Amino acid sequence: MAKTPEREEMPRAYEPGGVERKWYKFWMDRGYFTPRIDPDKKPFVIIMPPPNVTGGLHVGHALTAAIEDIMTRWHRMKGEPTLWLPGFDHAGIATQVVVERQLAAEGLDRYKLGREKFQARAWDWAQECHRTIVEQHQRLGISCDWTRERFTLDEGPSRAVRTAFVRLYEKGLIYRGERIINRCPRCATALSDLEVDHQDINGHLWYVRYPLVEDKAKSITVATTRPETILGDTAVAVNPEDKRYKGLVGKRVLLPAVDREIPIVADAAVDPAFGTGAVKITPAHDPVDFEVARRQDLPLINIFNLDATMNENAGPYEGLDRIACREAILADLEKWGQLVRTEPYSHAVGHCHRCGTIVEPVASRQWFVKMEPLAAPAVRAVQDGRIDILPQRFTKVYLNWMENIRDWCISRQLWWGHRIPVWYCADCDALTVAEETPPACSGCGSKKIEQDPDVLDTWFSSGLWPHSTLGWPEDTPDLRYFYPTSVMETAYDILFFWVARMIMMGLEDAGDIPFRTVYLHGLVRDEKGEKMSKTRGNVVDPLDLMEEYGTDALRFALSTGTSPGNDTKITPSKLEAGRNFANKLWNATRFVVRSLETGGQYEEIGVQNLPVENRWILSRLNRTVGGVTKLLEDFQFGEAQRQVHDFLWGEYCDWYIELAKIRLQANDASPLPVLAHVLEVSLRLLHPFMPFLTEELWQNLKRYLTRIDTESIMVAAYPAADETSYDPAAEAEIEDVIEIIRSIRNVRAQYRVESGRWVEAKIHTDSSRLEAMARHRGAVGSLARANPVSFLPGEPGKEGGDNAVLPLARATVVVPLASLFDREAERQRLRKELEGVQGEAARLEARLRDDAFLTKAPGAVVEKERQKLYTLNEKLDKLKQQSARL
RNA sequence: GGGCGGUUAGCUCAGUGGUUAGAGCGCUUGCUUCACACGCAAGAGGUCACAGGUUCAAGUCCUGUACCGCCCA
Repeated sequence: MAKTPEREEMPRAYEPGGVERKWYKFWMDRGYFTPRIDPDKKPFVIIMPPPNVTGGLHVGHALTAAIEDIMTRWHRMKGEPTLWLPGFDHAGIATQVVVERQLAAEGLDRYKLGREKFQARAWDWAQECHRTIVEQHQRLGISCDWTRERFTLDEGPSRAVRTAFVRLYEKGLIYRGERIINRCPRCATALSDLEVDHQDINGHLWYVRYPLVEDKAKSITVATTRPETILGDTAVAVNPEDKRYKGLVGKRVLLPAVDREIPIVADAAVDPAFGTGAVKITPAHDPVDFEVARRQDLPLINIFNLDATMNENAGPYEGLDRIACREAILADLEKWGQLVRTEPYSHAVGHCHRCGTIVEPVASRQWFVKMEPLAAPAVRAVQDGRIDILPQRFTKVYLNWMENIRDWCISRQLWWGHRIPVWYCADCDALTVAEETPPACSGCGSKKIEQDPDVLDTWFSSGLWPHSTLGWPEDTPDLRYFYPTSVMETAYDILFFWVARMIMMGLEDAGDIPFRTVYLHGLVRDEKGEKMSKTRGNVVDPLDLMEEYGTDALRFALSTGTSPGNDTKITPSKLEAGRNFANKLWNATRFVVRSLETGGQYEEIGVQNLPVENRWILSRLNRTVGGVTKLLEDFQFGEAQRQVHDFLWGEYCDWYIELAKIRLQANDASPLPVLAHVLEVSLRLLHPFMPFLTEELWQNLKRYLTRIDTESIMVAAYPAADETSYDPAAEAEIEDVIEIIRSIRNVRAQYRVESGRWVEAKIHTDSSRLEAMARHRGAVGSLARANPVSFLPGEPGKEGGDNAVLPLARATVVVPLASLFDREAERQRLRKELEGVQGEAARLEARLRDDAFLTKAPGAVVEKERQKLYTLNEKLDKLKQQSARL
């Protein structure tokens, strides 16, 4: 006969798949993720760092999601209106790189496609990624409010971008100017300083002689790591204090290859210790040289096309790629005798953050944000404690960056992103900067205006995210209620990209800090400790891991026992530990539920006359609740999880359930309320960390707990520590019992007592404790398999050598050896084993005396045999000791 | 060049001045004990990188050194 669903027995092992889908749908259907605005309550708010639509999520995102879900679920269970707002980032340059790679695979490029069709392709891709990411996030069980989901290119956030731009422009904090920027030749766009990764490259320092115009026999030698930029030199500079070159300042030299005359100038920026102390000045391609040129009033000569091939200013080298040009010019200099010497030289070279191509510093006309006025309030917000950065050490990193901030290049020559809201006029020089497309030039009224073709740096829109997602620039109920948000949680590697800019822009636009706390977690690395990246090919899809181990196991593995801001590795063994823990809890619950089924009715836990083990576990439970709560308040999620784990496994399962079994088997139902209560509270304690498992188990348990009328654990109250349950006396007493049981088990193992055999135990303890201890006769007997067990006052007397005497903290246990084994049988067993070992040792010794073996066998084999003999001899010693004891 | 972090069991890592420094995995031994072999029980395994200092007390605080990693320039 088929069983009804609710009476179906729990399977022997936890099967996560179906459970997870069932409960996620349940939570969604009930609308638990959407907060109710309650003006009387302070909300808890996290704005999710939006994943890029460049592909699926990796395990790093899974960690982010897990930590944010822990906080969100915890605060929700505490009864706070809780908003976790999910989103997606168009990730201009990164997405464009991905789509361009797809095009390349089809033999296309974006120019062949044109701007509109390219954008359509990018939209298609973004939507596909969006689907994947939503599915991944939902499988992760995260409780974010999907009704408030935002995409950076949505109308709202886009409008916020335009508004912010116009306001900053009107305040003079956004300007257009010619500066040295980093250009990625592959992406064909300008980059900000942050988007350039510096890597040390083992290159060379080339010493090149520039002859003096007035006397070709004389010359000055400069050292350079980039000989191809000679073509763009407009001066040679020396330090004004450098006596070696005093007489040369003001004279002119002849530039090799292009035969241009350039001056020798004196500038304090030159380091006399570098190379020869004389340096070439290439103002269009080096930030330091750019500044020198400004001071010295030198011209700029740009020698590169946009794709980093040489332009018409490179003379004979026009059309060559920058690498080929370097080879050619070095060969020519060598030929002309102007290459004085070459030395190896290690120096940092900038690479594109997104595609890895070596970037080219180049003077270029771009849009910039003037940062100092924005940084000052952002520095103050952290210094005066309105914003906390955790772990605290990152405060210094933040302040150091903020205090040395440089203007931010925000224009990108990309086709995917927020178009710069600036229109240029064909008939006059006026710029029209407006939130909406203007009908005519603001200067002359001409209709011949055209919008700037560039888009804004993606991170410009990211900086607005905490307020733009809530409706800014509109004064919405969401913005009023949820801003400033509570926590910005993200990985430390985007402290500057994200957090710093959000603080600046939030203060500027919304007039208040964007969040009270910044919590930075570490990076997830692979088994070898390497950063995961698509180019390394070591990215792991969290879906695969969830499929194999279960979502809760993945979440457990990612964060348990980790500490804030430190990197973690994800390994199969950690995932297994998570899965095993889930299964352990599953089975503990299975045991409790089964006991409840047969245990009949019971009411509330009686406060009076609770057996000591009940008082013990309640005390331990409440201490755990207290500890975990404190840790959560301190953002110590890894340690909090570890403590819940240790309590449930090491105390509740290992000891309380085992102790309870003794009474249950004697048809005493008294432990049932406590078994159920402690488990129920623990499940709520664990819920933010392992949401699916705890919901499933809690629902199973709930059927037997009549007092619970909440329909889901995720909206049940988070446990609060009841300090009146703390019971040091009960804790001490049970600790003593555990110690006694362990000592007997230990002696059993030492003497290799068969597991079925009963041993005798005499427990000596202070007479004041004797009566209490004697009540645990059943526990000691059952859990240590001891019988008879007697309790005696005081210390044991001298009873001869036939006892194992085990001194403990507050007791002494005496186990008569005679009860451990049949003495004659044991003698025979030992004798047999001794003979065997001796025989083998003798064979090995003989072998190791054999010259033929020693000289002809490989060393490793000989070594192995020696090891074997050593081990055998050790074993032999032990056996001899043992038989002597008999 | 400046800054930050790390160095703790074979491996991966916790450890927020206070008993005898912990966990997971691995290893050894014994258990198909009626919740769980994704388990139970017992065990071995540590110069807390090194050198000084502060303290009644230091893995923990201070100074320095070495090595590894990261960030900024």
